[in-house]
Amino acid sequence: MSFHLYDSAARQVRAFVPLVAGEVSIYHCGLTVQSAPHVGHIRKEVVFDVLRRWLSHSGYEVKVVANVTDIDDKILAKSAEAGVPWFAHAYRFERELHDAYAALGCLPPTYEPRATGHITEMLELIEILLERGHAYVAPDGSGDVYFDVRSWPTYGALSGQKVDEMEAAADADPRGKRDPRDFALWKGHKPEEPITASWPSAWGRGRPGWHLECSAMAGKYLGDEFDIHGGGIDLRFPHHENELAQSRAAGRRFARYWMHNAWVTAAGEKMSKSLGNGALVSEVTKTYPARAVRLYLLAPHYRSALEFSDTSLAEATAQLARIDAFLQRAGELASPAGGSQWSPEVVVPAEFSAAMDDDLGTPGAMATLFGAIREGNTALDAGNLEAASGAYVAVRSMLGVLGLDPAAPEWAGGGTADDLRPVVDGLVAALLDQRQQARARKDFAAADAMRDRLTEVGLKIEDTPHGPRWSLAK
RNA sequence: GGUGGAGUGGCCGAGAGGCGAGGCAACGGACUGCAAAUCCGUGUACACGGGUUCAAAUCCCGUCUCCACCUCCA
Repeated sequence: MSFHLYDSAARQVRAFVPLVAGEVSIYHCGLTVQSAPHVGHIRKEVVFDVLRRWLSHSGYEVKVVANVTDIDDKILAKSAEAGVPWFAHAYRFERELHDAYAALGCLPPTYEPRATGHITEMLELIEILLERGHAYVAPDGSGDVYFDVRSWPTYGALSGQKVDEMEAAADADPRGKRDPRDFALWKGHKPEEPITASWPSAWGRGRPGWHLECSAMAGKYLGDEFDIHGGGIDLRFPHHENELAQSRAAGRRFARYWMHNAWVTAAGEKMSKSLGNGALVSEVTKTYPARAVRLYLLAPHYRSALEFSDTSLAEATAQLARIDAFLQRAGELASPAGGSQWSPEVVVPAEFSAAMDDDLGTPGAMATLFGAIREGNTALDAGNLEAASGAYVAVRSMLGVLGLDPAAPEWAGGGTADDLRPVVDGLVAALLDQRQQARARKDFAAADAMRDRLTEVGLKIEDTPHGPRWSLAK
């Protein structure tokens, strides 16, 4: 089976056939850098990171473009509130976003263009739309340029809506619009906005409309046609609808597949900044291991809503402990034979592939992962090191695809911790030696007391047939 | 008003006509000096009411509840 993907535009799972054999081009809408990312935001990042890893593992040359929207109404409003330049505000949160992506093991995109660096491309796109009669300059002298939705017959196709049935934004400021549903391609500069947030154009100073940015940047880096365009389901309308309309109206073929992930809910409602129910990534990763957060985000299918709760995060942490316990146990016993053979390129189990090929079925993939762990543990119990090595290799390759392999560079700890590791190793080994001596002379009271003491400081001590083993309790 | 999604065992979450995904939790057993880890076993789940079918969580009709989008939103 080859890769199949649910295409939001076609509303069905379609066999994935790339534009160019062996290559995949993906554009997903990055975030507007206006505030700190919460768990809902990061879900999109993790989902597209796994998509990219899977396609890569499947042998495709993958190119990923994710933009940074560093100019928009909210950035201007919030920076004005905070009394800092808009670009300082944008840059601050761009850094925070990058930290969050990295914290959850997301590989950086191939290109990550900023909106403000592509004004020229946007102006060119507007010119084309004006020439073709799909855009017009507002007659009210505002300097705004709008896309004329009535001029584009298939407007609404992506989200399954008809222009006449849409709720006409009655309360929206009509400004110079011909139809309330027309959207801004270019926003004329307003006196109360900083002049640095405007650029010269044939219609006076101004700044780009939000939807235009993605069309211009996707076109520049991926060409007139590319494979997958993605984002959160809430971007389907109006953002992606508008992108599609303006790109097609400008004569570009644009995306071949549309992929949208569902949201994260809190108490049944969508997690969002405006509702104030967002759990910040930076906060959550203080309480739970980052890999557990990632595991939690990948456990359900990407098109299913995911409920955020401490119980779920705690469960993911327990699942992760099971995975890591196997990795440690198998690594100690079976890895000398099989460990060196492991590489990210190694083939994953067919069942895993089938699940991933079926619209990125991470739930089925996880089930396969846990099945392999059970088999591996059984093999270890039976002393069958060959089978255990096989399971070990399979588990690590699956974890690699999911971005959860603890040995991968993206999970490498900070330098300080690494430096201390051998020291701690030595100290604990010395203590465990003493405890072994106590056990040998059947002084279990003393042995247990030592174990309790080590447990208190956060170490987990386990006695195995091959001697004691320790790990950090968390 | 338009469009789309959801209701599954103690919990999280798959599946989408016929053998109960997987995990977490719980209980019993094996192993262990005791633990831990691990393995084995234990669950009469599919919002409600009808219908189709040899067979329905899955298809059809109706009902209820919840959520999302149509305005910035991953």
